[in-house]
Formats: sequence, C-alpha cells, structure tokens
Amino acid sequence: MSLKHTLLTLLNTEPGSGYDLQQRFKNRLGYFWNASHQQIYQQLKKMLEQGLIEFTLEPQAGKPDRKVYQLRPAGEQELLQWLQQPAKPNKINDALLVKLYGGDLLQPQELMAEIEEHQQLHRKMLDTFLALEAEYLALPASKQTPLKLPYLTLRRGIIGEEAWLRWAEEAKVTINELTE
Amino acid sequence: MSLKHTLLTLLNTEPGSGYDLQQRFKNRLGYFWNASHQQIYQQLKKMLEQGLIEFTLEPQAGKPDRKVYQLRPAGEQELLQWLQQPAKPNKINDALLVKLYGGDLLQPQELMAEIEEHQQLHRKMLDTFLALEAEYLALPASKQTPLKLPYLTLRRGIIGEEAWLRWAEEAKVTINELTE
DNA sequence: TATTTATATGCAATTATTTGCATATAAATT
DNA sequence: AATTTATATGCAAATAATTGCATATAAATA
Repeated sequence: MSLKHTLLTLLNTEPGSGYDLQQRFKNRLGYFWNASHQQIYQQLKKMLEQGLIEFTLEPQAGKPDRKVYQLRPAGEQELLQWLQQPAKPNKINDALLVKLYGGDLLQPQELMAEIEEHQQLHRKMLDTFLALEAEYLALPASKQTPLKLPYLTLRRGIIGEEAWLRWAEEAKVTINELTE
Repeated sequence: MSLKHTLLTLLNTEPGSGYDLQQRFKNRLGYFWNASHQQIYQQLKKMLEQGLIEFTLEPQAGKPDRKVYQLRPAGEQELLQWLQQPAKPNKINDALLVKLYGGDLLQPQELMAEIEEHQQLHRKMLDTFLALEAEYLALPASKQTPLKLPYLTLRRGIIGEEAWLRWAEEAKVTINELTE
C-alpha cells in the first residue's frame, strides 16, 4: 500500500489540505497516481492517528475549516524508509484490452467506437502534458533545476501517451480490416 | 470491478480451472491484467454462487481434483452486457514515479539503481512479447486471422514496453546530470 | 539426497477501495 | 433567477484485494 507514502511524498514537498492533495493528484500526478477524495481523507485520518502527520486549522468564512497537514518526524522517517526499499512494479488492469482480447463477441464498429472514445481521452491528456512541458521549458535554467525529477515524470506521461496513440492507429487499421 | 468480466472473457474463449486461469494471466494477459490466485479462486466461487459459471470435476492421481469451469447462459449474458458498456479508463498507480517525483531525499545513485532494476524487468517483458510476436508472425495467414484481436493486445504490450525503455534512457541521462 | 519449482486448491483475517450519502457556501454561468 | 461548478470535509456500508497460512504430490534440479 503506497497511497500512504504517496501522500507523505506530497506533504513533504509542500503541506496541504485533503482537498489540495486531491487537486494535486488530479492536476499533476494523474498520469502515475490516482486516488479519490474518500481514499485521501480516510488515509490522512489514519496517518494522523499513527502520528505521521499533524495539521493546523485554517478557518475560512462560510466554508469548512481547511486542515492543513504537514509531516511530523515519524512521517519523515516512514517516508525515508519507504524510499529506500525497492518500489513494487505497478499492477496493470486495463479493461479496454480485455475487451479487445475476447472481442469477437462484439461488432468491429463497436470496438472501433470504444477505441476512439479512449483515443480522445488520451489526446486530451497528451495535450495537457505538452502544455505543462512548454511551461517548464520556458523557465530559466535556475528554476528548471529543482524540477528536474518531477519533469521526468511528466516525460513519462508524454512518452506513454504518444505510445498509446501510436498503438491506437495500428489497432484501428486492424479493426477496419475485420469489416472487409 | 472487472475481474469478474475478465474471468468471463477468458472462460468464454476456453474453459479452464482456477489454476489454468492464473497461468493465462501470467503468460498471456500479464501486460494488461493481473490477479493473484486468491483473487481468482474467491471470484470463481462467487460467480459459481451467482450462477454465472459451472464446473466439472477432473479427478487426478495424487493432486487435488481440477475444477474445470465454463460459462453458463447467465454468464454469457453478463459478459455481453459488460462488453456493451464503455470500459473504464484504467487506474494507474506507479510507485516508481512517485519516488522520482519527490526523489530529492534520495541520492541520485539510489534512484539510478531503482530505475535499472525496473529496466531489467521491462526488458525481460519486452523479450517475452517479441518472442510471442515472432510465433504469431510465423503462423500461416489462416491461423493468424482468428488471433488478430489478441495480437493487438500483444502489440500494445510491445509498444508500451518500448516506450518505457526509451523513457528510462532519458531518465538515466537526467539523473546522471544530477551527480555532476 | 535435499531443495526448489510446478501443480492444484482453499480459508481466515486484515486492509484498501468504492459507492452512496450528507452538509454548506461562493462564484460563475445560463 | 436558477443551475452548475468549485471549495471543503466527512461517515457508513459494501466490495475487493492482500497477506498469511494450510495441504499434498510430482518432477526437476543442485
């Protein structure tokens, strides 16, 4: 279970509330980590009980108070310890490929439609990543340096999405042949 | 939850025991679906209770009897119905990229070692996929035709692993620069 | 000959995730 | 003026997945 360690990583970079963390997943880590708000709040609660993190309340007019979490020493230790162990290769479960694998039960045009829907999502993600890359590349070298590692994860996103889209073109050719 | 539907897909292609299914995940679907043997046995049990599948016992000398599962009509229906709904985009949770993202706490050479370990795994997978591809391409066209869709999933594996390895080369260059 | 790997299945307990609900306000849009 | 989106947090119940254990034999390897 590394949601805990992912949250520790994020809080180590910068303190934040549950909501902030959710936004960071959505906007910046989406390519390589995803978590729902329920997962995040529940996990933060546990980590609080375990003494890994603490929070300060930031009252706000009208809205619920923000609980801004930050690491406690035990959290830093836990993070360091995790970093020093080998990372598990990630588990891939891709329903679209399952559908293709046994897709004889569907009409080729149904498969095609599915792939094209996913293609749109992947194009959109690639565009987002390319925009982020342009922002990064426009920074002066001094500002790029501390971001080199996060930039690598962005590169992974870009390379991954480009590969997906190349594959989709291949897949569409094959599926078209099935209708002939 | 699509483990259920993945199992239905596999059993629709060919009946098999829990162990067989586990082997198919390992040997053929590994790139896009992974499940442990406990997950498989527990899920098969549930699907049996739900009337989606049935089994015939194949007694064996010395070893436990094989329970060879196959679809029942309700299972076929469930599968068809699932196939006709849009597939959820898959959730990506990649611990290695989390480590990189906040990797300032580690020495560059520690990051490098991690990446190189994963690189080995990915090279191995690519080799496996390329061997499978060579087998497929050596088949006469008549035998290739019914395998076109599974072959597409293999292509996804190949393209995906090649992309991963290209990224790793980039990452290693960057990490090397951090030590200078 | 001893160990490991492969075959074959499963229970029990714990942990993690998802789904559905619930609250409350501000700002932006139609 | 009404609706939607964004901000901000959380509980409870149901489902799913992981971890640890348990059994039993054959074949291959060191």
